[in-house]
Amino acid sequence: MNDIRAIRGMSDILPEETPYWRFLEQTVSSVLTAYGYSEIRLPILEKTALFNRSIGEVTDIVEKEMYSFEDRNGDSLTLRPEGTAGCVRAAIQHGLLSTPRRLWYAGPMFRHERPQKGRQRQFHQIGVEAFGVATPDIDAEVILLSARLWRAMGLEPQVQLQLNSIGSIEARKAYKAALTSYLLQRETDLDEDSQRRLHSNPLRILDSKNTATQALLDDAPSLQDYLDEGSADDFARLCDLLDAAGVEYVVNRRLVRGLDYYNKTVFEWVTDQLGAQGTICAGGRYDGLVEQLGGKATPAVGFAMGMERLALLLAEQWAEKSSAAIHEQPAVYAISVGDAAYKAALLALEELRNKYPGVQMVLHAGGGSFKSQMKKADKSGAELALIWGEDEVASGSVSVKPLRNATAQGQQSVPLAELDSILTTALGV
RNA sequence: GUGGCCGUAGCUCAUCAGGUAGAGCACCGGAUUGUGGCUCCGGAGGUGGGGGGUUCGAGACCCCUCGGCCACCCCA
Repeated sequence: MNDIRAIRGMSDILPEETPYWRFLEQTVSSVLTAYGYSEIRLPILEKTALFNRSIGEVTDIVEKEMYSFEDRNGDSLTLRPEGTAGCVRAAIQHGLLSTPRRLWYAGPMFRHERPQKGRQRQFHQIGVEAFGVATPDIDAEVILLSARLWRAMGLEPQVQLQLNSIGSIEARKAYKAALTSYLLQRETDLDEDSQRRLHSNPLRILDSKNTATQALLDDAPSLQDYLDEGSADDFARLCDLLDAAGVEYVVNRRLVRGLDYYNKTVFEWVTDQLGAQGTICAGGRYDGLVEQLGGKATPAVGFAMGMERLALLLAEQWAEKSSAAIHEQPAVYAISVGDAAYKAALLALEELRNKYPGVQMVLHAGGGSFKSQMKKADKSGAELALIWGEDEVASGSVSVKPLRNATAQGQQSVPLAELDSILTTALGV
């Protein structure tokens, strides 16, 4: 095996997978446009301090997962581990926040984790951020919008919306203290990971997968009881709006976020089809972040979805479809033998591409016998083979041979001038 | 970062008390003169992930390392 390989966790997206990706990107783009969101394109590299200040100093992402290094000027830079921080930075820097602003972006993110299903070191997210609206109607909008995405992707039956409010910063602080004090008395009953979290990020214990720990939490103080009035009211309003819009959801009082900047509404779209990495989309409100990063205080809500995970779901969903429906195949495959014939084919295909923009027409390259070229034509999946040889050149014609359609008539010789109309009917274009 | 399983041709796999590797698919060529899909014949393709050790001899045993998958962790 060659030792020049892709870096661990940074996988190539191969030609057979790219149709899923393109479908996802096109669907997202059109749905977001329909809701009035504008695309913003952001650098992959940012100053390390941006992420330290936004994601939270004590999160695993910042502590042990970021790709950080010094550039030639000695500045500490980091490959972005998520998109929100950079988006907020750009919005502040370019004065985009003087009025409510709806933005989205897409691209690769980097975290040094152990790769597994649905988790790569270079992974891709599409993020959606709505700035400048403090009321829960905008929370409902981004959730509605995400629900529409799954519908448009045909993934609606496989996903479920989980919802919670983690309250204001102050309310969460008070709750965190209460929870910590409750759990400290039972520290030895906690699993090892949760004991560690108790001192770093106690709220993460709430979504522990350890059943004993979960049982211990049954009698723990509930986040719900610590919500400030504003958060509780907003959450009720959000639920009301979702009910009115017919969006189904499950309130999960133990749903929390891994990043520090969230407050109030948090939500996750989850699936049970992807093993351990079942969250395909997650987000929430982050009213303090803009100010924290040096902008004018601006409320905000947003979410990000994981493209790899969505692509996995789509691939499963489409598994029964024929490969022809998924993969682009040529309409025509042109072959020729002899120099004059090749030139005739070349010119004819250029003409045809002028006439039918976007229709895939492959001109055989690399020479070979008629037989070997016909094999290539067949393998390509093309509907028609166009054949040029000495006879065709001499008579100014081309042989058109249907390769798929059993009901079509056989090969026919067509004057070049009539090729247009033959193709129009044969291909239905 | 931790753990389990795994690593033989492009792909899916086989072989074997340890005696320097095979199949199917894919690829290339041929089976009458300019023509595919089926069939038949032939060909090419592997330093058995890499390195070390045990042995007369290792793909097969041991160690290390790299990589893959899944889970923990983390999180989209």
